[in-house]
Amino acid sequence: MKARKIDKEFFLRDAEFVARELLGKIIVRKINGKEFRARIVETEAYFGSEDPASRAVQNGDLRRTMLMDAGTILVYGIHNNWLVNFVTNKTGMAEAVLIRALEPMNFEGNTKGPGLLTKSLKIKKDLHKKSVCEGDKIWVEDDGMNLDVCEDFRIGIRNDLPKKLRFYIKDNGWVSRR
DNA sequence: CGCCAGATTGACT
DNA sequence: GTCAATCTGGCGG
Repeated sequence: MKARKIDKEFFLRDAEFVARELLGKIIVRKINGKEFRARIVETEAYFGSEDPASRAVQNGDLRRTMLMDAGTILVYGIHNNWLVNFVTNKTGMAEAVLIRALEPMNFEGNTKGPGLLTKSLKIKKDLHKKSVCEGDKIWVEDDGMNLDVCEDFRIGIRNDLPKKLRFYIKDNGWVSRR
């Protein structure tokens, strides 16, 4: 199956669904004309005001970004690391999916962790509020790969919801454990 | 304004 | 095991 670019429709569903569906998809990051591809192996879903771990409970730029259109890239700086999220669901829903780990396909790099993959793919604040459905700096492809999905509680959250919102690919060595 | 916490990581005791 | 690095936003003075 030929890989095709994922459009905005894909991100228009709720965060939990998108987080699960993103597993096995491919992130493409273009730097100086070169395309770096990596398969998504671990994600987490974040909701709006009812999710105490979400940055949407705050009232600043991060919340405003989560309220933007599906497919908007949210780059969140924490503890000297940049974390990437993709905004999901309808405009104004404040939902997002965190990308936690990737498996490099055509390059060498450590992408085993949310702060590491941004470093490897040079994802920084300049991609903040850009869209993953428009532009040629970064996008997501689907090549039809279907893999076993596992679920668990989110990592590093103090006040987690009583719901398993972390998704990862079974038996994949690039998944960040703990 | 200062201080604290957090969806992290790496270096060091 | 502990600690600190950088950014954003909440809260107290």
